[in-house]
Amino acid sequence: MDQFSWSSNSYSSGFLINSGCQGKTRNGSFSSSSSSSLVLDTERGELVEAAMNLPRKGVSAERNVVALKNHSEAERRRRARINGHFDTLRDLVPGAKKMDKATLLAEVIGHMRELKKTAEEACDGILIPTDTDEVRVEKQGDGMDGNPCLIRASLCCDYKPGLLSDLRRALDALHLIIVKAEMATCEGRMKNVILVAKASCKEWDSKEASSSISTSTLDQTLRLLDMIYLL
Amino acid sequence: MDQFSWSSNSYSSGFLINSGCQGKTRNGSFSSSSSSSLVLDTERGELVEAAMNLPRKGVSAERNVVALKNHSEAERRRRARINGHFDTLRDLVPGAKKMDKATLLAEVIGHMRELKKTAEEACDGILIPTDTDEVRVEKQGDGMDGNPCLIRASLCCDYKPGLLSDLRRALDALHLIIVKAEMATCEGRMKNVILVAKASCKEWDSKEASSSISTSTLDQTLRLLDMIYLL
DNA sequence: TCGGACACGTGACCC
DNA sequence: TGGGTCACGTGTCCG
Repeated sequence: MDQFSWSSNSYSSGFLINSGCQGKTRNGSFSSSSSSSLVLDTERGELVEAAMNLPRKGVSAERNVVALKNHSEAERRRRARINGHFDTLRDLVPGAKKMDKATLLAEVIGHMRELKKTAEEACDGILIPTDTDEVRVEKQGDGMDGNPCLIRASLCCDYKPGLLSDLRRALDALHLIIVKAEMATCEGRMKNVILVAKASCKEWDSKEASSSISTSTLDQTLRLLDMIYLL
Repeated sequence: MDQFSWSSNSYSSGFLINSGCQGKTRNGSFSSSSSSSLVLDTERGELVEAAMNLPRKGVSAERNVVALKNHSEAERRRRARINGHFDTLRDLVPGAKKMDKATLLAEVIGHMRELKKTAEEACDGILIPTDTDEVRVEKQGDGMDGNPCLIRASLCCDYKPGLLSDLRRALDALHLIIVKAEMATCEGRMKNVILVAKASCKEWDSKEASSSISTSTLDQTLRLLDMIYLL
């Protein structure tokens, strides 16, 4: 005999709400309810007795119908809201039309990280001449693998005319060439970020590059300039 | 009599699969299947006869059990993937711990737009001294509402020493003050973006501001400088 | 046929 | 208590 028959819960209106969704609790356990259906427990791979949709006694059936209707409609609105945001993300990310939700999110994460990095690099390098004086010198390239040994120096201080030409003279005295320079002034302050390398650095090997010009030498030079022009 | 009883579909194993989810078709219509359950149609607000989970005849029940199990597990993995991305987004966006999925996505969209704008502004203003010469002058503020009438001028050309001091002299002759300046040099090229305003501009009204110094005057000045130093 | 992606309705949970 | 969010399992479509 392979047929099942049973009686369902009764309602005054005679309607049956046949839920079937499994009703697993938020923390993972199954909810215990009082009645009468078989449902697949995917964790155990078995069919188990599961709860039906059980409106409390004393609540009218139509009340439950409208509640259920409101519920599912609210859920539908929620889904629509989320999916709308997914769509706007889809045409915000360059090539992400017709892209999977998961991969779209991954792409968004990548773009966010990238944009955040470049944005703060831009701010760091140029945008804000801060109110606090600052001299910073650090190696950029290591001189290995044929890469030139680059030094990045940033200077933030009050702006004084002639500072830049003096800086250039000082760098010439150190036989350094400016590979790249960025400068910003705002409200009497200036921030200057330069990338310097030894002239004809291609003929060096890495030992010479790292020994003959130390970052501390450049650092002292910049500090001296800084002191002079802050007087 | 308010009880229902019926016989379910039969399987050789004697197992019953009780689906209950409504099974609406992707394009909105309901799928027609062959059997025996009442389900809430939220669009009509009625209870309608709905499909049961119907494995085709001739397919063994355990085969369906494992298929269903695989299905729900795959869906769970998919959800986990998406939610994992949601979590990384949550701690990528500054204050978005414990934030709603929808509002989180909205926040992400806002940050993406913001970051994208600032990133391209940074590139536009400073980062790339392009290979093509360029002179551009445009009004920044409109001089209304007490805001000073600001003019943004950008100049991209070969770098020549002394260009900046000449530029300053030219601006002084026009009685303009540099509110903000950004300059970048790279490989013998330079890009210079300045924001200028009329000295003591606060005493102006908007008509004077817009008439006494036109953007074209500044444009001509910059072009002249450009011509001189490109010689 | 199989698996991935999606929308759906529902139970649990929180305020 | 309602209203809202979330996770779940399922039906459906598609490659």
